[in-house]
Amino acid sequence: MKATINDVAKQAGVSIKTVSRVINNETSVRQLTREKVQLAVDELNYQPNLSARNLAGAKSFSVAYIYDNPNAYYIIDMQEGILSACKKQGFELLIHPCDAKNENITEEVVNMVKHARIAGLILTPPLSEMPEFVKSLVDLDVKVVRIMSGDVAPDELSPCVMVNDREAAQTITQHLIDLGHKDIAFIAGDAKHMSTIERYKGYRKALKASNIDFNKSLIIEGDYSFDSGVSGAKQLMSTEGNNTRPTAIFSCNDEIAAGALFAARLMNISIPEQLSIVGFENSPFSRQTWPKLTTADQPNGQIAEDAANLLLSQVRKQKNQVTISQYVPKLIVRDSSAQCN
Amino acid sequence: MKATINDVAKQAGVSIKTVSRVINNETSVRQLTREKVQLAVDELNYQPNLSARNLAGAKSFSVAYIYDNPNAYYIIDMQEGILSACKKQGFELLIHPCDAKNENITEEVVNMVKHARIAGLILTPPLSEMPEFVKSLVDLDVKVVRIMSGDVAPDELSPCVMVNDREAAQTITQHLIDLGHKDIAFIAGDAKHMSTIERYKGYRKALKASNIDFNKSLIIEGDYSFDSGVSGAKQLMSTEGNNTRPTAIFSCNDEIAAGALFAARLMNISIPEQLSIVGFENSPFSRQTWPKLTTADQPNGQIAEDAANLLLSQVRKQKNQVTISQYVPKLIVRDSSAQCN
DNA sequence: TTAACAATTGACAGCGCTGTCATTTTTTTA
DNA sequence: TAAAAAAATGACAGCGCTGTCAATTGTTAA
Repeated sequence: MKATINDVAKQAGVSIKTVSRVINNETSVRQLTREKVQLAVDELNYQPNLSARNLAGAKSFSVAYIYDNPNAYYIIDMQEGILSACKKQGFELLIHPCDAKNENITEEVVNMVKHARIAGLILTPPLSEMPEFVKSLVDLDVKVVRIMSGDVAPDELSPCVMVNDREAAQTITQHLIDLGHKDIAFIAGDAKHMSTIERYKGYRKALKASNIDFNKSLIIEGDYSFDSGVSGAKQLMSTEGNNTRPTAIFSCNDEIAAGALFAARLMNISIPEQLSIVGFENSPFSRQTWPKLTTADQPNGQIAEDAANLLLSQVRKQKNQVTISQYVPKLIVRDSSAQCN
Repeated sequence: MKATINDVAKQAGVSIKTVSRVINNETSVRQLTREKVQLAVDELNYQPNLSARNLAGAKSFSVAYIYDNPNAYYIIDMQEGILSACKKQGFELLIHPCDAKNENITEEVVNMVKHARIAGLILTPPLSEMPEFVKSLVDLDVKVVRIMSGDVAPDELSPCVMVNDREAAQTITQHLIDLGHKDIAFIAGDAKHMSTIERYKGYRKALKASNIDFNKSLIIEGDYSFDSGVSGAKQLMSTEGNNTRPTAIFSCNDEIAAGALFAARLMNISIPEQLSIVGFENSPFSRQTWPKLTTADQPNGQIAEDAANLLLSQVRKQKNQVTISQYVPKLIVRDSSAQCN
């Protein structure tokens, strides 16, 4: 049957307390003893019992991933990344989906954290972008790590893993500029999401860097949906009115881009010959359109694993690892963008 | 601070063992006592500590959802449905993604079940369709519930929640027949998946019921991907060769249908005027195409919750709930199917 | 009415581990 | 070389609960 700490202690010829010290990486164990114990651990393939640990100890070995589901692909990637880190470090992961728009969300999560004795939390947008909510959690005795859009953490509430959407958006806009485009439209995502704001900033920055005049009529409000891509592109490419027709569209995510692509087809505009369209996120969508989308890729699994490791090192009170990591989504050039003619 | 069983016992004026009996719904507690305890539980908002339960008891209060990720939307829906049931019954859910193609998968999962002392497992396709794998798990002391495609369970290994793809496929094919279509093509999903086989059977059954001759050239092999939809539709609609051009295409899922839709556009075939295309699954894809897809919807969250409840009642050894449920995906008529002319 | 039985309840050990504190061993200092 | 200080180790309680079994109470039959 499964080996317990007693078996290891017996095999190593030490007390269970010493075994406990070794598996918890505590100081005050002689090197020789440590090795003896480690050997026994390996031989017996011993793995500490999480329930016992959680019950006995002051600290907990559970962390939770709280999410509001904006995008199933994103969530799954995040979840699997976090899970992978937790598994490696012998932590348990609780999954807690919730609704960011729900008024009682703070209370709900606080209760959950208290009841399950959770040591740490990982938050992704939009939850990570709700300061009040984050504040309430930090005020409990729970570590928090947020994954957010931006280049630097917006506050000191918790460590963050930043995704530099701004820089990526600048790069992707620059890509369009390099192809000779000047009239580049921007179809925004939800205005409340930091990522939309950041991507917009990057877009503006790229224009400015190339001395391209900003044209407000090329900015369309959207909401990260396929539909907003369709209507946005229709509006932009309509021949009525006196607006400038863009030669390229920067869509705030791939869904919008897919919608724009579709609208273009309806209007008999060929992509990328007559119009370049780029997306953002490198979601499966971007490979399931024709032509395939030029987009920006972010390694979500890796970001998640990174965030989880950051959280776990906090929880274990190892050196206050203040290494705030930053990721910059990477331009992926596919077939939906081409030279402007 | 959090109330423990001791607090409840004190408040109710009974021993902790009696409290334990009440919260575990055991017999041999007088009605009056039960009510007294329940009152104290409610007043103190007592919730049993999972770690303590798992540690002390012979039985475990953890179940796991093992999945191989074929489709993020599906997984998320399932996960949330299962989670909801577990929460209600005070069970903990462990999430375990894995790779069905991995050779050591059985060993991996068996180890995990043993180590985490898991009481029950929920399996979805493709894992639920791997008899050897399921057998190995059932042979452990762990309850299993499978979600599968079909009308009746294929074996006695475990209770199943069946999704009757066959009947749904028949209905959706019948829908096309009712619209006057006779040359109805079928683009298959992965041939290894039961769902593909079932949907194919339903398709054949509908044809037969209406005395429509089966035309093998209208069957295309696919793999549940957008690309296979594109190439399948191209092949079907090509004017070269001497094959019959279908007036309708039954796609084995929405992704295939989206691909077919796209191919049709490329070939200047207007949907649904010249060609009807139907999907299956009612995934977000189906609403993000133009025209929107006629498809079949399955209530994944509900199916999952059902499966979880079935599992939990097994685990708790409540009446051997042999109620095997069956779901039939429901036809959703949208804009991609129309009268044949 | 009382013995015999069944139903109900409780005392207590122990699940596997960590925290506290006492004990032993080693190292340093005088 | 011995005393003092520091490091390493262990004994033991107890986390919150369940399982076992004994004690108590209630119920039925004689």
